[in-house]
Amino acid sequence: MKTTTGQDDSTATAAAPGTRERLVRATSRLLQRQGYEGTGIKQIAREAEATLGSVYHFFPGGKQELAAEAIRHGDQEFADLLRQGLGSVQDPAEAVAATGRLLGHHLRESDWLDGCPITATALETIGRTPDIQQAVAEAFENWRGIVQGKLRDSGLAEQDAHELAWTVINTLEGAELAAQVSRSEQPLEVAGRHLSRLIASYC
Amino acid sequence: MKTTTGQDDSTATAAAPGTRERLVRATSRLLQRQGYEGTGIKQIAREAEATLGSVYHFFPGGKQELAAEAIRHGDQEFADLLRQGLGSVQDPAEAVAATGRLLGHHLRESDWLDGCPITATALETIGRTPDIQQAVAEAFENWRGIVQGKLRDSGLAEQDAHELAWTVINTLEGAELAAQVSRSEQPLEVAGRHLSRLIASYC
DNA sequence: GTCTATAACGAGATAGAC
DNA sequence: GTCTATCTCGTTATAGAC
Repeated sequence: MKTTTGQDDSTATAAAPGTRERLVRATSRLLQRQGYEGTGIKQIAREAEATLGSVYHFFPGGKQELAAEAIRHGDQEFADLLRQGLGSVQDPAEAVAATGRLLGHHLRESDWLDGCPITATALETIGRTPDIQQAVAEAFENWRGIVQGKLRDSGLAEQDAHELAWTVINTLEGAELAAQVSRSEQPLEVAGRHLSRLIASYC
Repeated sequence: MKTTTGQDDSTATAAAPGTRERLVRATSRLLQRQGYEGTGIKQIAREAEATLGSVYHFFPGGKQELAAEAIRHGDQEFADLLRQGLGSVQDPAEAVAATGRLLGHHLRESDWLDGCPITATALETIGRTPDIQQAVAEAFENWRGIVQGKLRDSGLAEQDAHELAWTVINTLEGAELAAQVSRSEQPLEVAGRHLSRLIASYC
C-alpha cells in the first residue's frame, strides 16, 4: 500500500513520519503546552523541521485547520492513556484510581508541562473557532465513552455508568490542572481515591 | 480618606471606578474569555476606556504585571461566588450541589463564555510566567480553603475536609469546562450530585 | 495622569522559483 | 513537495508633549 506521500508502510518497523505527520505531532505538543494563541505557525514549522510552504501545502486552511487536526491527534493520544489506565485493573473503582496515578506520573515526568493535550486550546477557542470547538467536543465525548464502557462492562446500570463517566473525566481534568499548578501529584492521587469510593458506592 | 488617585471613597454610594480599577476589571474579563496570549494590551485599554499611556503608568511591568493583578481580581470574584453557593444551604452536601447549579446558571447567562476567570490563563502560563503562576496557585489555595471551612464547620474530620475540598474544587473546575464545551448545564448538575453523594458518605 | 506617535518586532498568509 | 522572499497587519513597549 502506498500513502499519498509515497511512503511505504508495508514494512514492520515504524517508518519515519512524513512531513504532514510531523506537523500534526509538533502542533499537538505545542498546543498542549502553550495553547492556540501562544503558538505560532513559524514555531510549528521549525519544531517539525518543515518549511512554512509545507504547512500551507498540507493545510490550506492555515492555523485553524492545522490546530483542528492536532486536537484530533491529542484526542487519540489521551484516549490511549485512558485505555491503558483503565485496562490495568479489572475492578472499575481500582482502575480509575490507577488512571489518576498514571496521569500523575506522566505529568511529573514532563516537569508538569504535559497535561491534557487539548484543554488550553479548548478554553481559548470557546465561542470563537467552531471547527476547533467541534473537535474538542468530540474528544470529550470519545473519552467519556471509553470510561462509560469500562463501567458498563463492570456491571453498573446504564444510566449510572453514563453519568459517572462524565464526572470521572471532569474530575481527572480538574485534578490534572491542579497538579500542574501546584507541581504535585497529590490532587490526582486524591481525586482517584475519591472517584474510586464514589464508583464503589454504585456497585 | 483619600486614595492615591485622589478619589474620595468616604461616600456611601459606590463611586465610579478609577482608571486603574477599570483596567484590572477589563483585563480579568478578557483573560477569562480569551486567555493571556489571546488578549492584547490595546484591546484592554479600549475596553477599559483608557489609553495605552495609562496602562504603563499604572503597570510599569506591562502585560505580565497587569495580568497578575487581574488574576487576583478573578480570585476574589470566584471566591465570592463560592461563598454565595456554599452559604445558601446549611447541609454541606446540599451546599456543594447548589454551588454547581449556581455556576451553571452564570455560565448559561453568559452564553457559556464566562467560566472560571483564571483557568485559561493558568494553562497558558504554566512553567513560563512565574508571577502569574504564583497568583494562580494562591487563588486555588484560597478557594480550597473556603470549601474546607464549610466542610469542617459541618463536622467533618480535618483530614477528610482537607482532601474533599481539593476534589470539590477540581471537579467543579472540570465540569465547568465540560459545560462550556458542550453548551449544557448537565455536567455541572451531575458533578454536584456526585460530589453531594461523596460528601454524604463521609458524614 | 492622559494622550498621540512611533519604534522594533513577530504574526499569519501568499507568490512563485525550483 | 519544498523552499525563500515578501506583504500586511498587529503586537508590546517607549518617548515625549500636554
